[in-house]
Amino acid sequence: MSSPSTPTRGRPARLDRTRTLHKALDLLNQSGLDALTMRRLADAMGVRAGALYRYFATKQDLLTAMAERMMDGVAESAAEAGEGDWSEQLTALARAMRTALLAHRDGARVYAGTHATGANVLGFADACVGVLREAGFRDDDAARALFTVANFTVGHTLEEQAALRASDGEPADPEVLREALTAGTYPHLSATLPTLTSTDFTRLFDFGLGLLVEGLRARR
Amino acid sequence: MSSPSTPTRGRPARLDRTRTLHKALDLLNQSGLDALTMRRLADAMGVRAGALYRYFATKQDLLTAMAERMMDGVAESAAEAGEGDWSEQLTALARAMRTALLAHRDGARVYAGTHATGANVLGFADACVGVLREAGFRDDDAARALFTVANFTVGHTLEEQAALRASDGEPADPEVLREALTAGTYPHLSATLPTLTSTDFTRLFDFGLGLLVEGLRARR
DNA sequence: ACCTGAACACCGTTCAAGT
DNA sequence: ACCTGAACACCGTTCAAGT
Repeated sequence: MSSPSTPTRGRPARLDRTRTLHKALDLLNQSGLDALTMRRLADAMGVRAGALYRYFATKQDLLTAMAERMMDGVAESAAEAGEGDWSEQLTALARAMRTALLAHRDGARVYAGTHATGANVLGFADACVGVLREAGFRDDDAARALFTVANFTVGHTLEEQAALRASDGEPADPEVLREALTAGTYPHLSATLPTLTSTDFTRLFDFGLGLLVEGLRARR
Repeated sequence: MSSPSTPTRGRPARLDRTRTLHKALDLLNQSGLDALTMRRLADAMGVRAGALYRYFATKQDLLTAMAERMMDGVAESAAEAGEGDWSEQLTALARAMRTALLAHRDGARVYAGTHATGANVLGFADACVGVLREAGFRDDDAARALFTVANFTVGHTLEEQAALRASDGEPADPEVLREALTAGTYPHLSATLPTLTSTDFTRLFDFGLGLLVEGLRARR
C-alpha cells in the first residue's frame, strides 16, 4: 500500500504521488497530452525523469492515476443533482462524467487510454448500476446499461474535445468536402449541414443520452 | 490531386500511397499501433524513413488515410444486409462499422485518433442520415442520431479492443478489486459481476445499439 | 531512502545531396 | 523525380552511484 516513504525518515522527499499527480494534471491542462512527457513533468517537479519511476512504475501507470483522479467526486455530485427518478439520476451521472472529462484538456483521451479501477471509477459504476437495479431493472440490463452509458460518454467527449482542438486553427474541413457536398454526392449530409457543423455539444450529448434513457424506459 | 508521380517518368517509384497504406495496415495487425513507427514502416517498404514524407505529410496523415481505408465498403455492406425498415438498416450500418474497426488490431484507436473525411467515412455518414430522413425523422434528429451511433460505436469498440488486449496476460484486475467487492463496498457491482466480466461484446454492443434504436423509435 | 548522471534504444521530421 | 544520409530535437526506461 506504500512502497516509498511510509515513515518520515531521512530527507523530506521532493516527490510524492499526490503532488506529482497534481502537477501532471496542471501540465495536461496547459499543454495537452502530447506535451505531457516524463521529462517535462520531472522538470516541473524540479527533479530528473528517472526519479518519477520511484512513484509510478510506468507512464501508463501515471496516466491511469490521472484518469482515476479526474473522476473524483463524479458519483457524489450526481447524487446531489439526482433527486428525481432513475432516469434523472442516470442522466445526472452521465452528465457529471462528461463534465469531469471536459474539465481537463484531452481528458477523454487520457480516460480512454487507461483502465482505471480506483474508488472513483468503481464508485461511479456502482452508482449507475445501483440506480437501475433499484428502479427494477434486471441485473444484466443494469450492468450492460452502465457500459452503454460510459462508452457513449467517452466516445462523445473524445469527439467533442477533438473538435474543440481542431477548430482552434483551420476552417474546419478542406474545400474538397464542401465541394463534394454541393456536387450532390452526399445529399443527406448536405441537407443536414447546419446540425452536422453545430458546436452545441451539450445539446448533442443530451440528445444521445436521451435516446439511451428512452430505450431503457421501453425495456423496463 | 497527385503531387508525386503523375506521369510515369524516371525510375519506377518504390513507394506509393496505396502500397504503403496496405503495408501500414499489415504492420498494424501484426504488431499493434504502438509498434507502428515511420521507421519500421519504411523498413518494411525497403526504404528510409524520410522517404515516406513524400507521400504522407505527417504520421497523423498516414493514420487518417488508414482510418479512411478501414471504412472501405462499410456503407455498402450494410446496404446489402439492411433490407428491412429504418431500424434494421441503421442497426446494420452500426454493426458494419464495429466489424470494420474490429478487423484491424487497434482499429478503434486509429479511428478515434483521426478525423477522416474521405469517401468511405462520408458515405457511411450519408447512409446513416439518409436512412433516418427517409424514415421521416426530422433533419436535426437524423444528424444528431448519426453522431450518437458513431460515438457509441467507437466508444464501445475502443473498450472492446482494450479489453481483448488486456486479457492476453494478467488475470483481468488486481486482487484489490475482488477484495473491495466482497467487502461490500460496491454492492451493485458485486451483484452484477457475471455480466460485468462477460466477454460477449457482440451482445453488449447489440444491447446498447438496441437502446439507441428504441429511443429513436419513441422520438419518431 | 531518495535522487542524479548517464546511458540504452528508440522516436517524428527535415533537408542537402546524390542518382 | 525519388530516395539516402545524416542530423535535430526529442522520447520512456533503467540503474549504478552518490548523498
